Amino acid sequence: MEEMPKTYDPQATEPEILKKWLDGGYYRRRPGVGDCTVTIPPPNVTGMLHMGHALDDSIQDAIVRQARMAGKSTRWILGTDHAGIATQTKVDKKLKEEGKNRLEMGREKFIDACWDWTHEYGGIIQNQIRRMGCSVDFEGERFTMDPEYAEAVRKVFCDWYHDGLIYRGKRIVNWCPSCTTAISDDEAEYHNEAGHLWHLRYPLTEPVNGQDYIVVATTRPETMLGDTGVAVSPKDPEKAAFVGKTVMLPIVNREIPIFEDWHVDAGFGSGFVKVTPAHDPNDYAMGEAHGLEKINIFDEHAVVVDGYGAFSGMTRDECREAVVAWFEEHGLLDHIEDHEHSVMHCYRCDSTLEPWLSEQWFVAVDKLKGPAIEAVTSGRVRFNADRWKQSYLTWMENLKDWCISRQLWWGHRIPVFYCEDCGWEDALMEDTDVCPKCGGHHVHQDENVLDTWFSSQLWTFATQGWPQRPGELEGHHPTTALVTARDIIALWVARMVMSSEYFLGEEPFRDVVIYPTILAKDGSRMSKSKGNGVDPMALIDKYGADAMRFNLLSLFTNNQDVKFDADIDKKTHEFLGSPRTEQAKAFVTKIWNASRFLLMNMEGYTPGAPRVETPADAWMMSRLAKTVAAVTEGITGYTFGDVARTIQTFFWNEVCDWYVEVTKSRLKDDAARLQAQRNLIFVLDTSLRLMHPLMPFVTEAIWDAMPASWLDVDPETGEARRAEALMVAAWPNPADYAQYVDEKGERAFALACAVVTDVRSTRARYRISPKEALAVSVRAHGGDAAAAIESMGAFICSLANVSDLAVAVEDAAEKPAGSIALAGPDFDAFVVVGDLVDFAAERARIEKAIAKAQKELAGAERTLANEGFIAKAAPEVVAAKRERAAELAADVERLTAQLADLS
RNA sequence: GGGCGUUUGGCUCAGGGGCAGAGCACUUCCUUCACACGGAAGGGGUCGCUGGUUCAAAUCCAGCAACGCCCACCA
Repeated sequence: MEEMPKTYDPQATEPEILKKWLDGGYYRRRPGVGDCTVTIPPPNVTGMLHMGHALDDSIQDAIVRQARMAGKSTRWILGTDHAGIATQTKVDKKLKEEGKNRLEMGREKFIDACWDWTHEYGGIIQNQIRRMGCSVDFEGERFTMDPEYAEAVRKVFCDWYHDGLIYRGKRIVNWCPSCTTAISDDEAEYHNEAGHLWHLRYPLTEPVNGQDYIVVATTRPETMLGDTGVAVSPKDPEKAAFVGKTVMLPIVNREIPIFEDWHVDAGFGSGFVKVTPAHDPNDYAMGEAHGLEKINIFDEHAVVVDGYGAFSGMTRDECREAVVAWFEEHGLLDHIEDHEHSVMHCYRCDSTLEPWLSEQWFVAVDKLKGPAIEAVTSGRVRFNADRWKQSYLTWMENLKDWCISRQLWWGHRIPVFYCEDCGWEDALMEDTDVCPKCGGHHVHQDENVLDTWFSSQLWTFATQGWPQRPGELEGHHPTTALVTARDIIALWVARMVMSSEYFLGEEPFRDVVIYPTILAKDGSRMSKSKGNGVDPMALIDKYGADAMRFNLLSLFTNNQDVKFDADIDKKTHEFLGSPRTEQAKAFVTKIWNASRFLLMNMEGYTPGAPRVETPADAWMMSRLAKTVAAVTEGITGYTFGDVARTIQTFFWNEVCDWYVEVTKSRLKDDAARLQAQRNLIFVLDTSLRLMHPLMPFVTEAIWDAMPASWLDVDPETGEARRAEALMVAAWPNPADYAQYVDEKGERAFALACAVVTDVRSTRARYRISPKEALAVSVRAHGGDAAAAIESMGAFICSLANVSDLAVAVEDAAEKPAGSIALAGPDFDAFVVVGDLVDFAAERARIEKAIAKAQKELAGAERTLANEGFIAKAAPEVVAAKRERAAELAADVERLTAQLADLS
């Protein structure tokens, strides 16, 4: 046996363990009974992992490691997402720093630059995941732009196109006139800006109630050139008279109708809204509803198109000034007020975005949403909290057709080909430059690429050989669990369900595990711009991967947000420390040290089964059995916060603080030593297995330090059957441990602990040095308690080793001279303190205890006197209350006697 | 505007109709041969507010307040 170093050094040990795992091939997809397949939500290749990923991956690794140990066939698939717009933006930025420009380079070279980027950052992400200890199959790494994946994406597009689920249509997009591309809603940046609300007069074609004009309020007067209607609120009685009338639009002299629409807020502006369907999303919706013409007044550079006289050729800003000037000149400018409103800007060049009508591709969701709703309502797909199910269903029910085209270069190009000669158009699995209809050579492919979510919706099956090798999915789809953040339930989770139901006729995963969002210490969202984010690698550097993982998992409660307590230097944004991760590291150290102690005391050890020989063993084995059950249930039920707490309390407070301490004396006793060693090793071994999925490194390192011949010994042959690594060792089966559950044994031990604690308390109260021995005798109150105390005698004496008690446990009929009495549950303990007794202090203590007991007793008696309680409360609750009241009454009596004794 | 969440000791948070909990911090004691990243003993809370349901409410319901997150919108 190698000597374990005195302190555990994660920085030195973790790489060694990692090497062992990787060399051993343990990460590979493993055969087994039952299945656990998890696909890692693909991080964007745009940079480093953040805290959300670190939590996400810690959860998945815990799930996968437990399943692997439990003998299931595990497959954890790693991959990254090309993240169209996000990556393109990053690459654009990088090129700009190099003095280059996408438009000058051309599409092909730009895509090459994106691939370079992908390879560089994909590698970084892979290394980070490896460092966290995640046992993914690194050899099967996937990328959403791999050739096979691309084929899957193309097939989905073509199938939906031919099945009539994909169509082309006009839609308002956020158009950047300077980059000449559409920007998705998600990537547009909103800024609040001080602007104006211009109140313009539109002349009525015939007077209404003596009025010959109405006033519309607008923040964008230049768009009035494209107005095709005026809307009022249906809830605005004052405007009812105007509905159905028309106004003559100034400048362009177009007669446009006044109508009612729910979009209009009667209380805002003038109550009349000018409607420009081609240049505003709401106006577009109103235009659709009321059959209005959509007039595009801007070209792709946001310059006014021909046909508007002097206004044609003006930019948006010039046009705005000119329009306002025109209205003023003609006496139609009613008034101007200041108005702050939010304006969308291009994330790249910061230009003001123009809502612009353009041709886009859509997925019709009507046929897809039904099965996707059913998958969740039927329970085939489960969420780990009902509220996420609700938000999924709400989103699904309000789902509108999905715009899947993006005016980008980096991504899956839409596989639709057009013939310029004969007008043929089709979606094809193979590129073509010849028209299959007319044989012409003027064929071109659609310039748009697909929304990133269009490709990631296939993640659970396109990563597993679909459509090329359908057999590969066998037994691994539906996947076991999808672990992800709640903000992509709609964007990703829902779409995965839709596509999987459509193409495979089954759900993509059985469980959706939504974990809390990790916020900064002050409760705000971590973001790059605020510089309040924490790099998980900085945490690993400082505390080790196990500490980071354990702390993150302990934060996984059923709350929707959690604050991460990291201190960050406000100026340099440098990571300074995280107290909770530090505590987690202390726990890792504790595990190491306890194990080290046990291994130092194993001289003469030979393998053998555990056996309950002492009350402490009975208690420990019972606690162990319950912990095995709780941890197994917790990991498979995804309640990781509970699991972390259960494990820490068990190992630290029960194993270390009591069991190991109590067992020390048996290690010194030749007759008892071997069985004590066997029991300790059994408890340690089981504990290591239970803790492994959460803290893989330290547990594996300790396992490594234990000789192979110690564990998993075949009772028949005496041969060791130990697995070569803890990560592939057998998971403790709760059924095998159930035999050790012993409620009576647990109560008996708790009783003995109470005696010990009372004695220690006395020592502290009288400031009796630990060096000074104390004589203690105990009087049990009959029955079980007497038996417990009697059997506990040796145990309590054994504590003399650690707490210098000279204990005589006997049926003390008389209170020993010079002693003080301690009342515990079912016993009196007498501690001989001689002339150290401070009568005043002792009296005060007992009086306080009496007061407390009496207060609770009074409450209990009040409850018992309540007829309603007796009649309606559950019988066992009533019985428990009666018992408690009796106990309290006895306590009061005993304490009162003690008080009398003192005087 | 809609949805969701949170409010429990100084701090961070569990719990979830029947005795108010943990860790950290704090106080006292202990460097005894696993661990001071440790051990032992303590102090500290009207469970956000107001009502309701119930024999019984920190817990369930309603309303309110504060904080936060998500989604939508801002003519």
